[in-house]
Amino acid sequence: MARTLGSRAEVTGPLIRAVALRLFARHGYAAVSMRQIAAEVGVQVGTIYAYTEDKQALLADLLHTHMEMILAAWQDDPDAAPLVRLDRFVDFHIDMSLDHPDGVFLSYMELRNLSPDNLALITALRRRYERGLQAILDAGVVSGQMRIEDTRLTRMALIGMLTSVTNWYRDGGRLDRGQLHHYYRGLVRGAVGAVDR
Amino acid sequence: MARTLGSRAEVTGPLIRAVALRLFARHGYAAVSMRQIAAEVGVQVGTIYAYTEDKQALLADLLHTHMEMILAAWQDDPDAAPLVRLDRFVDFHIDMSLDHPDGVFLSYMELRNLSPDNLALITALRRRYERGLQAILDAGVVSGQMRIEDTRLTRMALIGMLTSVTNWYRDGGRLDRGQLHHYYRGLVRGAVGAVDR
DNA sequence: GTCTATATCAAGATAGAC
DNA sequence: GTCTATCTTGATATAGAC
Repeated sequence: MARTLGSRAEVTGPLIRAVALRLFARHGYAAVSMRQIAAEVGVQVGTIYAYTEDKQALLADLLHTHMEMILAAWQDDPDAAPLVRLDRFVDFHIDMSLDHPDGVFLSYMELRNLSPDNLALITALRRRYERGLQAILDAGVVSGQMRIEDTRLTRMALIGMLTSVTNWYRDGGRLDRGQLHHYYRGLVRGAVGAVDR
Repeated sequence: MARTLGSRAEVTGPLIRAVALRLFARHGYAAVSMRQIAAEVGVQVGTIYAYTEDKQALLADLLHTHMEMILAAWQDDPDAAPLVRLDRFVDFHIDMSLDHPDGVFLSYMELRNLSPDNLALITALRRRYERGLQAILDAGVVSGQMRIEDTRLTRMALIGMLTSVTNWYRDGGRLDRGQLHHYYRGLVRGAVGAVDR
């Protein structure tokens, strides 16, 4: 397990991040040691420090990469009908959460272990993403397709509902992704008082 | 801070649990040391071990107490109309989550640090609570007051939505508890396709 | 780029005095 | 019931050889 691989910078760096992401998500940042990460990567402890300044920088890097990935992947179409945009957001957020459960988990659980600077950075990225949903809700209210009393509260409630899918859904189970999208679209449309159904 | 208090078993025991609950929730189980707990309680480390077998038993005890508290507090009325029962569940779950944020947080985050035996115990208690919501949803479908395609999925989605209120709501902010209940009742009624509104 | 060796520190837990 | 002292283990991080 801890065998020497020789010199392979192009594989060791990404591997360290992949292993750290999985271990941090599974056991918690504080519970994972640098030795554990090194062992799973197949190098010695000292080697890790050639790729990251310290344990905290490693965590910050993982969260930053995760948020940038999400922001790059989400593409809204402001010209489409609000309810259509909402359906697309539902599908996107569910798929993103299920395809990157470790990153999603870290984003919610390990913010407290970030330095103030890093926390501000990650929080800003998250706000930008969530504002995307709120823009859709605001548009829906304006167009009359949605009946929402408070779009801020609704935005947060919906994010919570959608993200929690990671707590129970497993690929290969009772429902496939298509059914999952279908049911959640219905729940969300109901919650926002969708008019045209 | 670490001053000696003398012999006061009746205050030290509960105090240890209160301090541990707060610290575990704030920094994570693995990140909190027994010395830290002792310091905040105002005793020396050794003293802690007069009240708990080890650190793990302390965590299990906290989670167990939390779940029993919830189960004792929730009183459903099977004879009431399903939508009325649902409104009451919404209010209850929100208030319980906001009144006991540390316990709620631990219940979601630190299950992974429980031994298999303790995990099974806590999970069973949680299921019992969540089944209470599902019974209401099933009754609503039967009575025709709710239009739900999948009550299991809906149950989990609603729990996720309601619990996430702890992520953003603070007493004394823009909304009071009454408004909070009102808005969430509306979101939930919409999600379950409530008929009589 | 990676290893070995090590400095430094703090953790969980226990024994025995008061 | 609590404290002091200590055992044992394992943590982060660094230095220097290859």
